[in-house]
Amino acid sequence: MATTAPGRKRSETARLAILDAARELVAADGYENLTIEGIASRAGVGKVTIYRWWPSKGLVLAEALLDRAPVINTRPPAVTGRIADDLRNWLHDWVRVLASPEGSSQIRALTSAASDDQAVAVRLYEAFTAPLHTMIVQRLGHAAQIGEIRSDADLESAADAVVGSLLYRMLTRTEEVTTQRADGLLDLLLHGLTPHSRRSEDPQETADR
Amino acid sequence: MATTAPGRKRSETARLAILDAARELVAADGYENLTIEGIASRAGVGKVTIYRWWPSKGLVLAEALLDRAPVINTRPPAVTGRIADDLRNWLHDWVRVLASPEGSSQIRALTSAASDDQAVAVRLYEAFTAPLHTMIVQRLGHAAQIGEIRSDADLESAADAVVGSLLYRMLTRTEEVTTQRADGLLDLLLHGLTPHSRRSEDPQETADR
Amino acid sequence: MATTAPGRKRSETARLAILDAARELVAADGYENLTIEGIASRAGVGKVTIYRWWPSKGLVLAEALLDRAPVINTRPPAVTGRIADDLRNWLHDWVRVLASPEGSSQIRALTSAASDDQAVAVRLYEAFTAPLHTMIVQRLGHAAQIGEIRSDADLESAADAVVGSLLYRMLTRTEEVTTQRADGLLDLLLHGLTPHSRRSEDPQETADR
Amino acid sequence: MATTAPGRKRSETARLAILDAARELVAADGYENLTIEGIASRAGVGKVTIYRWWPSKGLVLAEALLDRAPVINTRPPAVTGRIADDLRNWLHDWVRVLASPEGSSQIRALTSAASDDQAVAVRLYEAFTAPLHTMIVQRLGHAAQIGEIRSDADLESAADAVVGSLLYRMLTRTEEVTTQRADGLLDLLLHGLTPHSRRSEDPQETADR
DNA sequence: GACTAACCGAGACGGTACGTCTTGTCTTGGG
DNA sequence: CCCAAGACAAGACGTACCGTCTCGGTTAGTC
Repeated sequence: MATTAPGRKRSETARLAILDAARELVAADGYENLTIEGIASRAGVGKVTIYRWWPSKGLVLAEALLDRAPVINTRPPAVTGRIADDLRNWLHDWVRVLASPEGSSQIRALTSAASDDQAVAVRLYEAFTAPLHTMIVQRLGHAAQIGEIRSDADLESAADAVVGSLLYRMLTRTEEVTTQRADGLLDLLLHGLTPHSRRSEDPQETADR
Repeated sequence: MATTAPGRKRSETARLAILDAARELVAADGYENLTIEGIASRAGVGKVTIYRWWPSKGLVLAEALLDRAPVINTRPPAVTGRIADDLRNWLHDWVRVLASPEGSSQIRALTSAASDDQAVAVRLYEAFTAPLHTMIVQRLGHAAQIGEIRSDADLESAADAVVGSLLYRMLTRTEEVTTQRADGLLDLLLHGLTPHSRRSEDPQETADR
Repeated sequence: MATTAPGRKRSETARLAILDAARELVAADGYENLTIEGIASRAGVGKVTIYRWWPSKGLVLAEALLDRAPVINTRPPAVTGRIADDLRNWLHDWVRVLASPEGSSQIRALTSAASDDQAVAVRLYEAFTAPLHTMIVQRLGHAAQIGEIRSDADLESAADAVVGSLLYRMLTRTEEVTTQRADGLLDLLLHGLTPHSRRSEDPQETADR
Repeated sequence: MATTAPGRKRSETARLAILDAARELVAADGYENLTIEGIASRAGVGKVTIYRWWPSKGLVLAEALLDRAPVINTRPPAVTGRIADDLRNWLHDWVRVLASPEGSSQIRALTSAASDDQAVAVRLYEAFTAPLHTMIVQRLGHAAQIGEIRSDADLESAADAVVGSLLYRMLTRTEEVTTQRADGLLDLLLHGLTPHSRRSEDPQETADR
């Protein structure tokens, strides 16, 4: 039993050539000008080999960029000291990525791909947005545990604000993503997250809720 | 001088038929399946009439949706009472739009169009993102003036957070755009925006900046 | 009434370029290596322009060769003297065509095309085989009328024999299509077609029919 | 010495499965739709097994049809009595084959195959056309020996006429092959082949040659 | 009232890319 | 060394749109 599948094995060479070609072409021409024929031709591969293993152009790109792009830094924020310092450092790293040609073009390409292919959207969320979101929530959760920030705040919304303001700005690509903006946002959020014991006499935003 | 140009006038009938066709087709099939031929055919119009008046497919859609879509509500928040109430009401209206099939599909289509056409990106920013952003900044500015919130905060970043977190979430997870989420964000931001006189003993987020 | 069809007219330039390209390519590579892409490319034409006007590759070729190939000589036999001389001259012309590289390759290509496309078979019959057949029948009919050959013979069968033996031989053994062969056939047929008055005492081939 | 070759022996099962599959598929879909992949798949055989033993698709078909098709009757005409009767009976058998769906489709397929593969053309000639031709020449030769027909006629041309008129008509497949036509041809040829002693006063077809 | 300029619909044009099919070769594991 | 399975590079298939270019025909002014 458990007889191995017959036939020739999938070529790892071809697989890597395809992913490399996709990454290079999207960097050069953008997602809108990426074609299966172009990828196949640059990779020295038959089109069928792409169609055999990937259901859509977008998912080729997703695999090419999400699994293998060092520029998309997804390390979590450090836990070296105060929450403000750790998040600021981490955000500055991200701003650097988003402001760089490679980083912005890669994320923009993935977003374009996601917007016309639901499967890419799912992959992008699972491999990029969700981890990013979770890292922030976890770092804030740690701060909450040690009393650095208040423990009853909606950390999910805080992470939304961080992720959304950076990425939506980059996607609409009409204004630069800057460290100043990131610092302003962080300042604001940490004000809102400071332990509320000191602020209980302020009723206006929570009274009627 | 200033002689009026000779020749037949642009057909308003054709213009409206094109915009209607674009809106209907994008609603039915999505931006990725929108074609100039499809629009021309449905509008009963020659392709040249589209190419004559619009430089790209995306800008046809931008005109069809941005200028004529009642569902994309762009009224500013009211100034009827406390900032928390006014913003909450306004945000709830927006959540309704973003969670609706029409609203989300229209904004998603515009974002797709923007992501492969810089001109659409500019139009989308000018006609949608920027006004939205400005409304929030202005309402917060008013609150700051009357001392309802602290006056030294970065209101631009606050507006970024509101716009970005709602829209980025809608783009990636429409089903999770909820009023609870919006309330959580608002709660957090208003905490961060309360007058800081009471919080000056807390150095950590501003000390080294 | 009788409003003319709207839209751009068919391009005669494109039509001729396609037919020329088809003729050149089939001469160079044979019917089996003829492709629509190849024709389009050599003619400097879009594939759709071919698909728009011809239902199949074979019919492009049929039009290219049947309507425009001077090498396929379809003039009828002259009526200058004795039937034997006129048919012999005419057959020698045909042998020249069938033994030439152009003539044989063109007819061979058409026959290949006919064998995988019924519509080509019909065209080939109507434009080539049938006229050929008719010419022979008519020349023999004239001879029968003036008493040069017997009047009760099956001229259709005679024409079949002429056309079939030349063409079938060319299809299978081009190198053996010779004037000697044609002369042998003609000799035989004219023996069979001489007035039968002199032969009535020979019963064997007609007795039991 | 004479050591037997090492390794596994050729599978007769596979060979027969391939030939059967080829025959069935060509009967069902015609030569133009016959593919190596289709044969391999129906025969339950790897494509390589076909490529290993046959140099081309056409030769698979040639082997499948020429060596194993009972419908292609290649028995020589009997020598039971008068040449007219023997040839007429034999021709009627052939007309039956050519008018039948199996016979005509098989010969048509072989001719198609021959027209894009010179090796098939050679095989078809050797195994089909040449034997047919030879049989006719031999039967006529026997009749000439016993004085039934004239001995100085070009029997090769007579055989050409018989083979060519039947097969060319079938190949262009626009008109039926009928026994009447065959009888007409035979009648004509035997007239032309009757001993010329009775006709020596007729100079016109041989005088000037 | 004709002229002229710009509009309009229809639709053919040269192209690019699509996703599929088949070709002939190569690779794998088993007989 | 054979075999079935099946991956591979190549390249043609027929289709969909692209953006451009006629083609008649329709509105407007301006002479």
